[in-house]
Amino acid sequence: MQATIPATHYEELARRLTGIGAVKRDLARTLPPDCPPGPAAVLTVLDRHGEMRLSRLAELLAVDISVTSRHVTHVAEHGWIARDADPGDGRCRILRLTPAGRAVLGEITARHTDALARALADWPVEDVTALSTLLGRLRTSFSNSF
Amino acid sequence: MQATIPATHYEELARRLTGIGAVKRDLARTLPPDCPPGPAAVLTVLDRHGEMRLSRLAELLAVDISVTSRHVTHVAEHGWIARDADPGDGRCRILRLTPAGRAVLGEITARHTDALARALADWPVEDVTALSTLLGRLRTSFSNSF
DNA sequence: TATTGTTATACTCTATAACTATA
DNA sequence: TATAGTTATAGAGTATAACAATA
Repeated sequence: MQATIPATHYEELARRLTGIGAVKRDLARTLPPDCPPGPAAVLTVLDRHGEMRLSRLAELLAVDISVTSRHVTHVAEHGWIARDADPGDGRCRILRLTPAGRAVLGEITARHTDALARALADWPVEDVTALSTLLGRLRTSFSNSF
Repeated sequence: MQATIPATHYEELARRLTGIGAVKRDLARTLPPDCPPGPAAVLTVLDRHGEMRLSRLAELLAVDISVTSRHVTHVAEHGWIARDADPGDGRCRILRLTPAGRAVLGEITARHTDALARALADWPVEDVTALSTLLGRLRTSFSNSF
């Protein structure tokens, strides 16, 4: 049991989350022109979690399956993922990163890392990791309440 | 002088920032249908920083002035802001929240607060404030490096 | 001539709904 | 009949470029 948190703290957090849009736009501008944010997120999740079906991918991305379908089409047309038949279910295909996909993702990751390293050059490592941890928990807490 | 921060920490942070999109979408869904996120941000900034010209607003929002212009038109057409002539410069108008605008913003803030309070019900207050602080610093660090 | 702001255009993200194919 | 995925459509965010009005 804990004391009630003042509403002002939540208002402040909501404002800060809105402001983070600017950071996300800056990071998005570092992406290669043929890999916008949606497709880039597809590559990231497949790299982190391994091969999977479309429905699972949409769930991890927390966007509608129709949106995920278009982003997957994009990365498949660029040869960055393979869509193998699912032996157990003819309706599904198994999505898997190709070497080319891994290469593009490496380039994307490098650009993101460069941008963050430049922007956060004067941050102590503890603050970087603390922010990562708290953002991870925020995402989890929201997934469980919506 | 500090030790170099491993690139993996930045990669992790970039992934977490991408994931926060899901949280922002959830919060956006709580907005009233006649006040989408862009216009809502306009109201928030005018409430926080007081009356200002369009160019200043666009700067604070960190979006192009053309985008801000459309969002301002939206909130003005709903009567949520007034656009008074700038006595010193005929090209500009001074943007200012109206009582109706303050009322809408109050409703928006309440919905955001409710959503966050529900999602973060089990968070200690220190973590909520720490996340706010770090997000604020992240925004500042980016503004200064892009 | 330079600056402030508006508008047209284009691209991306997202969700809903209708549809196809398979279970 | 139910489920996985695709596609059409619509609404929102954003940036670039062309433009109008004023400094």
